[in-house]
Amino acid sequence: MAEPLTSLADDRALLGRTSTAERVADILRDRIAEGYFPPGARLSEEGVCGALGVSRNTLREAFRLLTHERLLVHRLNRGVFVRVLDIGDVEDIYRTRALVERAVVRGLGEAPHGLGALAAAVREGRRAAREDDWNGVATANIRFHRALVALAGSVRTDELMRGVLAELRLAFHVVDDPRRLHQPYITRNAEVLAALEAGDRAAAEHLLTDYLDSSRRRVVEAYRDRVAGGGEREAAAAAAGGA
Amino acid sequence: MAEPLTSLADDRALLGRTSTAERVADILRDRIAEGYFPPGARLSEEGVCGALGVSRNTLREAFRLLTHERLLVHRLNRGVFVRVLDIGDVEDIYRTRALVERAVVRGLGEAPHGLGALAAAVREGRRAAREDDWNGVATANIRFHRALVALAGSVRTDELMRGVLAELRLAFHVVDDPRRLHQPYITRNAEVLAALEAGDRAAAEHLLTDYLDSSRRRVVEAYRDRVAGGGEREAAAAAAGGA
DNA sequence: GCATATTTGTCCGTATGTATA
DNA sequence: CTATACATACGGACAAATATG
Repeated sequence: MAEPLTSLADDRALLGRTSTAERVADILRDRIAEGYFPPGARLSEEGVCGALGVSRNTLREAFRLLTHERLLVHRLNRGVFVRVLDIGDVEDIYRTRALVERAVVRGLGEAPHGLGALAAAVREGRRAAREDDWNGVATANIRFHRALVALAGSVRTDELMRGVLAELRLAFHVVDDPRRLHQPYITRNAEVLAALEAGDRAAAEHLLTDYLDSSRRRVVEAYRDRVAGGGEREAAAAAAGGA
Repeated sequence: MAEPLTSLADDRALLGRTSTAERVADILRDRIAEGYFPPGARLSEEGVCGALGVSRNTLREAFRLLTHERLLVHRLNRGVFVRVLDIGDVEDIYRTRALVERAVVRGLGEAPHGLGALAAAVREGRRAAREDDWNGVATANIRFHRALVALAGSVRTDELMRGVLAELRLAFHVVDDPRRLHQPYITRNAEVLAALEAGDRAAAEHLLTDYLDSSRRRVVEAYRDRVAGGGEREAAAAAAGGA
């Protein structure tokens, strides 16, 4: 559990660029994104702090960072837990995505620059799908939409969507059957890209609208099944967290 | 300097609701918004921590919160400073505002609910203007646009704009002649509101587009004058921060 | 319902590295 | 180049709250 990092202190001594807390936050953020720490899991201060070899004060700063990114929740005197989104969160995320992503497409010029990053994300998604790596497909899909938003050229909008899409990943981990969740959207991304390359912004916006609506419905539906049928540990933690 | 708060420890013991760091962050956020800590000012750990009667670790957590809100900048091994926006930041803020606010108006229904909050902000702006309280006018203008974004009904979008508009306030403090900066937009807000009340979203979006373009130009122009002519302490800090 | 053990919240003191005078 | 000041990170301490038996 602790072996993946050689020595945090060494890295700090060598590079010295970023603070230790930020490095710890990076590690935990990756762990959460890949599902190693699933939604609802509790991150014990002593446990993580011993595994990573940092002091409690440093770890708490890392927790603060991730809490502000909405990836962790902090319950007073209870500790920190990986966030469990409810359906309201999921719908708010898709509301924000529709608002921003459609506005970005609408505001593009005739021949926008930077479409290469979108094409690369599509290729990456296809490659991951061939290897049955549905987590990788999810990553590629998210990268596609981040690249799309980046076309607007606003660092603040980029950061908003980075956070929102990282949150959405939490919802993905709650849902079973990741293939059914992610596979259809590889082709849809390619269609949006093709419309943009053809300079047809109206078509791209229409495709994107349908895309987001379909994706939202699928996630919400899977969420409902999970809560109704499963009653797993995560669902229980979600209920406890909501109270 | 320290007297406005009776006792932070008492509040904590009595309420116990929010953490001490959040309360400290609230205080500092207000100080920055009102211009008590102007852009470029350095917040010494020892100074603030002594004035507020909290420990270094607690204060550092508050600094973390405000740094993530982009109100403070953290220079490694140098300390924290009130952020000094450059012209690129101002333009990015207005780019984000145009993207989001126009998308919100476009996405509204025929007879949107919650226009009362916008009307209240307009009234508040007029009242402040009568009292020559241009800081109050700025607050009212910001409140108007936050209420406008709130019509979209997305907490994530709300939070984005809350942060972006708080940042914009930093730019306002750099600019002299606040009256010239804020007064014209009281009427413009009223015009946008009237268009929305009439159900004319297209007109509202057009007014809003002109509004944001005008406001952006005015802030950027004042910024340029400030850097070229003034050479004040803030400008020097800005130059040092940019390097 | 009660007592115990675990965990968190907060704060202190110190050693180390960095930037500035 | 040296010296000072400051931020970073660590480890430990105690009180308070929670969970467990």
